[in-house]
Amino acid sequence: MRYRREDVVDRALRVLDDYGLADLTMRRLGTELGVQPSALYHHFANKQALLAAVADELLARGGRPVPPGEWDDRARVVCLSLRDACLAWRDGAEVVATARAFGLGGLAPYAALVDVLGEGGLGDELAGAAATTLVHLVLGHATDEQLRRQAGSAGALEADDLDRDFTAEVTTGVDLVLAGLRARV
Amino acid sequence: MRYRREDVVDRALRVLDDYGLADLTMRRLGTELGVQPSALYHHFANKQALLAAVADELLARGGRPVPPGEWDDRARVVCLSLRDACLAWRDGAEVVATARAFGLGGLAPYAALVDVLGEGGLGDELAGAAATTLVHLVLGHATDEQLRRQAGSAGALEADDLDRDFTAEVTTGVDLVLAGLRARV
DNA sequence: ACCTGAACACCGTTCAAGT
DNA sequence: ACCTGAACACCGTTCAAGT
Repeated sequence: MRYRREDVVDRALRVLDDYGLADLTMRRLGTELGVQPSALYHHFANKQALLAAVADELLARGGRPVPPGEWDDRARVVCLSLRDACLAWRDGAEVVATARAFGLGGLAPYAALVDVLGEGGLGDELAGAAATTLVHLVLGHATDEQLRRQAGSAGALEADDLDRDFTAEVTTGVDLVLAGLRARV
Repeated sequence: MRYRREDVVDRALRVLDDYGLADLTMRRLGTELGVQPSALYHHFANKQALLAAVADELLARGGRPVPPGEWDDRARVVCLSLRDACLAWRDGAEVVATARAFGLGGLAPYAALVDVLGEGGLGDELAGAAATTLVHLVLGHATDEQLRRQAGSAGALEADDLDRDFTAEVTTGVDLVLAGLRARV
């Protein structure tokens, strides 16, 4: 069987969702495709590059249009759709955060936020700082949520930790930042 | 040579600072201590537990007192001292974020923030959401900063990325959240 | 209480060679 | 262009046994 780069990414996304990030190894992905692990290096320079492509694909599939309206409402939609895209895949938030950290992928939501905040009349510097802040808090929160649910289903955590309303909490965080921004416009 | 748990943590912290998180392996730490890797499992159930202890020790050593004053100023000090503690060690932010994610360590800054915000008269729910937000944005930002500096020194990134003033940016983020909170008090 | 020795079941990556 | 086969240099963890 011969594959193209996009076939490999597609399969990686399925392996991610079925087995989790820890089991998304080059060797397992190779096995899943019926191919030697070394064959993957024809399509990607290394595992980081693969993960970056997976992060971008995951975000692209989870993307939804940002409706017209006030800049702060639009920013909130970008944040919550970033969160939804991540939560739609097992360990999605961690994949995006990792790719972002290495500077190789997952940059679209940051760019979208900078745009929206710029439209709102914020200066470049403030828009950049605010976009970074929002991305970090959304990804950090989503990573926590996904890891905690896993730990919970493995019986390692108290029910208390899962009873919190994750959506309400991250929305509160986003709204605090947006309120801070409104005071500066 | 026979070691106690705290000796192992101390040595792990030095390995972390000298070689980075990727090279802080059970095998290397064993070698560094002149001991078989399996000996470490007498002191820690697994690598995650070791990393949690390393995170807590790193935070304890970087701790500084929070001076009296307004609640928002005190919250800012907690945030910036969390950042400083992380930045004082190679890959410090990632270690703390990982330990936190697994719910095994690095929880002190969150608790400190909840306390300070509670003193400020915020309700429990809002204080919790705000503390989570602040911890995520500080750790996310510090992780990015440390990984980017590494990538930069490896010549993989543009100078642009390093020229940004990281301190100013994270301070702006923290201040946006605090401004949002002030409006609710 | 703390450690050894040996094993188990894995990793990412490289590279010459094949089609 | 895409893949094989084999190798290199590693991982975390377990466990019976030693002192």
